[in-house]
Amino acid sequence: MSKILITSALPYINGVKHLGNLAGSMLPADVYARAMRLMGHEVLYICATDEHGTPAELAAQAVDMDVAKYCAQMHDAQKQAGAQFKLTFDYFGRSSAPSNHALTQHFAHILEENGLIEERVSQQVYSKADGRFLPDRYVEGTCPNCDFEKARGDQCDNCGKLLDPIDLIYPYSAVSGSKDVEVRDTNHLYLKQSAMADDLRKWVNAAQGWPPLATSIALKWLDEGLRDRAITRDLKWGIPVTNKDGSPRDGFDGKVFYVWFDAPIEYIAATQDWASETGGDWESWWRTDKGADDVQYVQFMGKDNVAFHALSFPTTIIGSGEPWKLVDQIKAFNWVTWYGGKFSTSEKRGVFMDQALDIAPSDYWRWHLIANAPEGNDAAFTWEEFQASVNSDLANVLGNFVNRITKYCVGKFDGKVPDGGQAGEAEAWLITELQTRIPQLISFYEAREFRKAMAETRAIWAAGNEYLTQAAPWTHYKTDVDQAAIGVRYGLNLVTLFGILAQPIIPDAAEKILGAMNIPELNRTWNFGDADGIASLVDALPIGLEISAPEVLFTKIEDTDIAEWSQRFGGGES
RNA sequence: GGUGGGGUAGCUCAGCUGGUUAGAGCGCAGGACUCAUAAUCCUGAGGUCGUGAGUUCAAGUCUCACUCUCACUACCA
Repeated sequence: MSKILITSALPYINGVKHLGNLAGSMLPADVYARAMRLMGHEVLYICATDEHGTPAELAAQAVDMDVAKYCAQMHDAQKQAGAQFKLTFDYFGRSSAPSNHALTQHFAHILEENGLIEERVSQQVYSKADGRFLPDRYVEGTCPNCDFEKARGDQCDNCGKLLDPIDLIYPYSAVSGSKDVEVRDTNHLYLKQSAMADDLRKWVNAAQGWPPLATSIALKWLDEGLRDRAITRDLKWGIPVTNKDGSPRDGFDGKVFYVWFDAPIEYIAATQDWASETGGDWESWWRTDKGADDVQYVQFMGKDNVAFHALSFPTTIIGSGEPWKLVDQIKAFNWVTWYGGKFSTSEKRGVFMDQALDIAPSDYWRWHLIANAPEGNDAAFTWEEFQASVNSDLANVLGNFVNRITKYCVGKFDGKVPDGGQAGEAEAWLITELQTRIPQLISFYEAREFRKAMAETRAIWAAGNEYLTQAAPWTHYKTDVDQAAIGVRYGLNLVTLFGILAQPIIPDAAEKILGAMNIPELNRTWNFGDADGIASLVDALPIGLEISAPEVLFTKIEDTDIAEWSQRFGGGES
């Protein structure tokens, strides 16, 4: 047994997340956390909302709300959406929490003492009408390259050229439309990532168990030459910049820390909050001098977050010179794409977590999204694929298997696990199948290879159907009830095994299956043991145990549903 | 523009350090079975692995060029 710390990239506060966010960090992290718990590891799964920054302020402003209230409301909405998707966070915190304020200040002070933070002056566009500095992409104007009139300050959407907002012709504020904008000097704190580049490169090169995506992005940034990064912004909403005694820092009035500085620190702060709520020991997860040296720390995130987790946050951690736990494995995902493009909150493209649950249960989404996780590539979401996953994998292969054998047992064997029968070829085949597939399944989970783990899970379910075809208890029943009994008994044991294996992925269905089979909690873990242990799984249920046939586990998705959803969500348009 | 991915059966994707007839699921065709959610099981058809050249006894796998596509490009997060 080992200690496994799991964090999922913090979902940003400005709205309920879409399925791409779910599929690319929170869901796989949850599946992994659940599987590791079942294997007997001590798991702590931490997540939180990322609440600071310009988009939060503007989103609150758009609905005429105080930003703190807006964030509190959205935090609750996201927490609820997570709970409805059965995400088993041990703690779901907030980056605006007092603990994170304190810890962020701590890191800033110690990094400055260590010479890794310095003040520099840069130029930024200020909008008088809005009374605020504008991040580059909130300045629009005419592109100096192609004359496109709505070019963003960071990049022109028309010609694709990278821009500096200062170069825009006729610049205006994208927030208010005001043309009363000017360039002003502004001082900021910079994190000297460049000073850490050699250490980071050594660390990245030595990293084990990262997908190529994570390593290649990290090395790309290092190869291009790691630049120092501003870690403060001209904003009101955020963690203010203070001196060590808590007094305001000179010249940093109206400035706060950049979200990407404080958000990863929230992983630690949320653990502190978890500890104070539960009586847990946060230091044993984060301080290598207090027991965290044997923690395995895995971070889940989309590819856009890799640079921050593989370079910036480690700069904070290593640069502090304090014994903080550094991430061991970064599991990075590509995007789920939506009919050729990205899911987009602003353009309302795609399906959002709350809407998804209006049209299908969480199990359906969990299975489809994890079985088609964007691991190696961007993964295309289509309604047809979703329908096929649910109908074929869940309803036909798993659901129907559970249904056919439990109903048969109820009908012919009084709903009790029957005794009798001789194990033969079919049983031997089944055992061999499980002896090769279950260890493979475990190793896919341990390696966080989710698509492969799901394919293996499906193959195990299919093996159940194949076994029943070979054993054909309904044929034997006519001449030899005992021989029918063994097929039914093994089938029921398989139902139980399938339920146990399904727990991390489709927890609701797993619960229904294991409940119908009357399996106590204690017997639902993943302690399969060696080959003999696996062989014993097929005949583990006590003879005479009463079982019931669960209600239909998965309702099929009809073509008419697909047509309706495509219409409603705009998918399937060409 | 620069950098990094990717382009493999109708669809969604596997193919590790180059090595016999390129794989899976879905879909499709045929057959079997009848316990079951018209479910399941078996068999089969389908690919000159983006294009062109090169290295090699041997290339989906390595090199170069080209092409298409996605992402990143540091003040969106």
